[in-house]
Amino acid sequence: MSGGPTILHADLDAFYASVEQLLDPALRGRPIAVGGSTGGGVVLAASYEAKAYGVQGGMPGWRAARLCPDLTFVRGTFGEYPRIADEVMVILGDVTPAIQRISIDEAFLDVSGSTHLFGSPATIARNLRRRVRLEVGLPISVGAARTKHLAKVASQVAKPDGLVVVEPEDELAFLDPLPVSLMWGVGPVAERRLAELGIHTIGDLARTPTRALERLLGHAVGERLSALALNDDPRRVASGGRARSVGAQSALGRRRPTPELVRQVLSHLAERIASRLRARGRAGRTVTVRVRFAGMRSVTRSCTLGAPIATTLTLTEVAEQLAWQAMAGQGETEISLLAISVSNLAPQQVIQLELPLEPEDPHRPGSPTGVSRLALDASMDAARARFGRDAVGYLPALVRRGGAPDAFRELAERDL
DNA sequence: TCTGGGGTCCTAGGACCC
DNA sequence: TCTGGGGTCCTAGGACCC
Repeated sequence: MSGGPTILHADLDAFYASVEQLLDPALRGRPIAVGGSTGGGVVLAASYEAKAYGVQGGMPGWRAARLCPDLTFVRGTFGEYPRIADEVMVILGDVTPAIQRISIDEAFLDVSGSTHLFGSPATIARNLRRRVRLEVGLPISVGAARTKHLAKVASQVAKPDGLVVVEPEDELAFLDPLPVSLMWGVGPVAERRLAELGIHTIGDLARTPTRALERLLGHAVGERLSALALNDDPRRVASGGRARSVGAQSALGRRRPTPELVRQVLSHLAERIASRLRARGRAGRTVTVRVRFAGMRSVTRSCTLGAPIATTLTLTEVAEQLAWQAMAGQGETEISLLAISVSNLAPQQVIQLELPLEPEDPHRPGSPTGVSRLALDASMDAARARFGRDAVGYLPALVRRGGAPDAFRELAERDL
């Protein structure tokens, strides 16, 4: 660990909303929400002008509209977000190759090897902020500190459009008065449990015995929060790490789970997941299906197969069985969401001998199985690559459209 | 008046093995 | 008489992050 504040955390402010204000000057200085509407849907991002009214991401549109009557809902130009975020990342990458992007709009940088070329970390941070503002047109906040956790907390404190540098001798004093909710890993549940013990600030947390936190929040969370509050964070800036799961979900409103609906939705999800797996040269052994009922209660069922799969039809069939298992005996008549996730990932063999669930499906003689399924998928992948996403597909998958805008789905599933 | 979509990690219990 | 101990894998649920 180096001595100075050489870790930067750079975080674009209210990214989607800022892009919309950049693209449409009429929206600048005004409270806007990307996604959602007065009638429904959820707000994906709120401008700072809207946040001042309490509007937040994840909030139902009708509630946001009630909090802020002047709120302007914007549909969202999702196709632009990756391109603009990538431009910012290129600027950040100009000062160091040691960059770890952790989402579309934020990254850690280790600038310890860059100071002889570009000046102190504070100077580097100021220049990066200036360049992003001038060349891209967006506000970006930066935190600079000795560790990742401190840098991340500092960038949160710096928002909006600010820079906070934490010198090593100021670290504990910096953390002490901050609310626990600023810590990575403290969500609504942990915050509430901590508050019940009178723990509100990171300083309170640091003064609480580790064992007490472990009893309250579980071993892993308690131990980690205790370490972070005491400013012990050994994590390094490291790019990489392959995904451990690939999934997709679809909200349905309230629907009766007919066999047709379940098959349609699951085959659509399976097609999206399987094609992404194949594009990455991966396959997975564990399939998990989640069913959410009308009252938001959800149930999952999973199974681990003998061999990894990456074919659309096999995944659809496994998912269908799991979905009916999940719904059996639950006493529910309506569902509001179906989700599939594939984990236990492994590299996909060049020639994958994927066996169907049964040698032949007796109910659908002639249905493609095994190697022929993979060949079918491969030809569809190729057609999609040439003619676009909707050019070809399994029939049930083609039927199901709607829900979130497709551009938003594509944004969410993009590899960083 | 009713909540999107993509992920990661942890926990607890049970099966199973040596 | 009353049943070890450790490790691994699997499943279901849940908290959390962007």
